[in-house]
Amino acid sequence: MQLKLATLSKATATARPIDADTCISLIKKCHTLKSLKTVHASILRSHLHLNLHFFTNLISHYASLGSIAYAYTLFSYSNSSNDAFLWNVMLHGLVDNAQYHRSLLLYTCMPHLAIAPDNFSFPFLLKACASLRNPNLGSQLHAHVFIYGYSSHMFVANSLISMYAKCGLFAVSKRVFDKMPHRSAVSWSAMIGAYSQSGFHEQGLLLFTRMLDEGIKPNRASILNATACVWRENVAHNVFRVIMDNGLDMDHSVRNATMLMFARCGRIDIARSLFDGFKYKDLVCWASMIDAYAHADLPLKALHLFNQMRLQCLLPDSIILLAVIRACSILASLNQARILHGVIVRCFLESQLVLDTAVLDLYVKCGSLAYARTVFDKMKEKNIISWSTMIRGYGMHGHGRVALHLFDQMKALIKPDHVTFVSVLSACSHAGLIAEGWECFNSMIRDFGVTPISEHYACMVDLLGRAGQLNQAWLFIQRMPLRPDAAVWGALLGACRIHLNVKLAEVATKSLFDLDGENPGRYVLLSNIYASLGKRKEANRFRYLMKSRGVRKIVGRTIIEIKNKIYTFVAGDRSQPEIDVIYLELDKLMGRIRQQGYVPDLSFVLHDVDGETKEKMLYAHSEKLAIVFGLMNLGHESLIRITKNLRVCGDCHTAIKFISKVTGREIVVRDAHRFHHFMNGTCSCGDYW
DNA sequence: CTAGGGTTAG
Repeated sequence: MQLKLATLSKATATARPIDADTCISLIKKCHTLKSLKTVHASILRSHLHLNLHFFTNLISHYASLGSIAYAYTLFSYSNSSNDAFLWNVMLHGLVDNAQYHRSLLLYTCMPHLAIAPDNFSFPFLLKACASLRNPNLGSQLHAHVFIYGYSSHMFVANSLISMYAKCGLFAVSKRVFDKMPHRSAVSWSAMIGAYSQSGFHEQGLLLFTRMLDEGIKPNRASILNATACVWRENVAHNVFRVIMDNGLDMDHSVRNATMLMFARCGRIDIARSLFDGFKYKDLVCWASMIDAYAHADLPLKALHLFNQMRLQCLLPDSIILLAVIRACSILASLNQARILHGVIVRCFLESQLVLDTAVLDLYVKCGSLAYARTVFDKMKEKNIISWSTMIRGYGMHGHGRVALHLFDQMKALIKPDHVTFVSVLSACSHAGLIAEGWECFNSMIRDFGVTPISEHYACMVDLLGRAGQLNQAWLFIQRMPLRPDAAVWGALLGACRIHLNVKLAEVATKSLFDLDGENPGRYVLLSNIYASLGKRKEANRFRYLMKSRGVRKIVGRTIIEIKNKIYTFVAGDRSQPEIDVIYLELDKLMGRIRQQGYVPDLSFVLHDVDGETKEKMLYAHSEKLAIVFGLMNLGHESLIRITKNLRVCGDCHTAIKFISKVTGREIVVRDAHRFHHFMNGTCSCGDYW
């Protein structure tokens, strides 16, 4: 570089003419913003006549080095030429630097100078619309494309396909694709991507097959898009064969997509062996594998892999950390959360806001509102997501009033969105704040212009139903302007379980089996209702129905962490080393709480066995086993935290209240929906869950 | 100077 500069200054000093082309080649050799600025300054001092070609090169180079401000300034100074070329270069720079609004604004200036956009302009502009997810602007541009006569131009049409897909107008993507006179591999891959983004996975695969049948060689992007459509193992193997046949198995992005594909199909083992086989692993590769473990509900494996990565002195990026946070929140271990938080702070990464919010959510999910609040209060900036997370946190822990108070503070600063309202409504529901819930529901339309969607209606049904206003809930559903979905009926069914209303439960179930017949929880709930009312025959009928439809019950698991080790219990567990002692202690504890008035609720055992066996089966529920194990192994002063993957069983809930009383211990239970803080014989949920 | 992509908080 120094040498080049020397040549330049020598040339200018000796008045030896150097032309613009020499300058351009000098510019192209600059790989940093600093060197580019130096060269630029020297060129300016040489008083050369600088042509359009030089300007466009400089602008595009400044833009590619990330200095959009310099590029833009240069563009506004370059007073030559009403050629679209220069404008296209500027549009390119803006779009590449995520200045989408600005690029579209620039486009609106073009007609004033009678500059016509060309086949180069439209792909940039359409990409801007796609990134902004603005279908209205996109459609307007499409009209312009038509007027200017570029609708069958390959590049433009390809851009249209992906723009419409990203904006959620899948049908239009398809129409553009079908109308194309010629298609390249990019057109096919864009269309496969459109299918995958719109959730039409089978059709995406079909198109991929058609593409292969037509003899078009799959490229990287079409493979990537096709893998995203794969959810079945046999298909995964087929696509893998195509990847190998086309020699794309060494490509980094294809390799990562392949791993994710197998992981998605339930073959996390294949994903791992691919991962282990990669000689060079980039950060995305680690992120994919860690995330795959988190999604496969294998948080410990995810954390272990993360630690292995750190041992190799690789600095994690924010995406990896987010995946690890996801894994950690499944685990719900406060210790692990503390350790991870330490790691994150020491990474000094950008995107603080995103990471802080994720950590905040992690603490909420690990049951520590105190730590969550500290993170929240220390955040330099907060956005709608951080506020909603904190509000939801208070809601999950049953602090409805605090959630509402926070919501009031938030409203003064940021306009809440539909997710915020879900958080607030569920906070009201978990705390039994009916009047407040109604007020919130009414104000979301009236004061904030947020139109309720099914989630909000489900929250309201939940709120009314839990409070025992089942008829109100039923009326509310009937008056809904939307078609009630599984979430709404599920809320009603849940309320029917609490208040033992068979009639409405049957109504809800009828709709649920059509909408969500694969969900085992529905069958179990209904069966529970019948069992509680002593209608054993009916209860069994639904258990058989579930079996005959091939719906598999999810096994209830409870985890507890002791001295940095995670222990998992399932009902009737015999796999732990000290299991005999645990059962012995359990018997003793059950005896103690029975003296205090605990009566086992046998309706929670659905198997057709005699009373004594039922009682034994209840005792062996994973929640109780984990708590006894915790009592045995944790110090007397520490509170006991357990996490269950399903909702906590009603009998266990009662038992834990008694246990907290007789042992004088605080017990925190996280279940699939919320937190229960047990102390002195009561639970923070007020038996309201 | 163009289009297609793996990971991105509630």
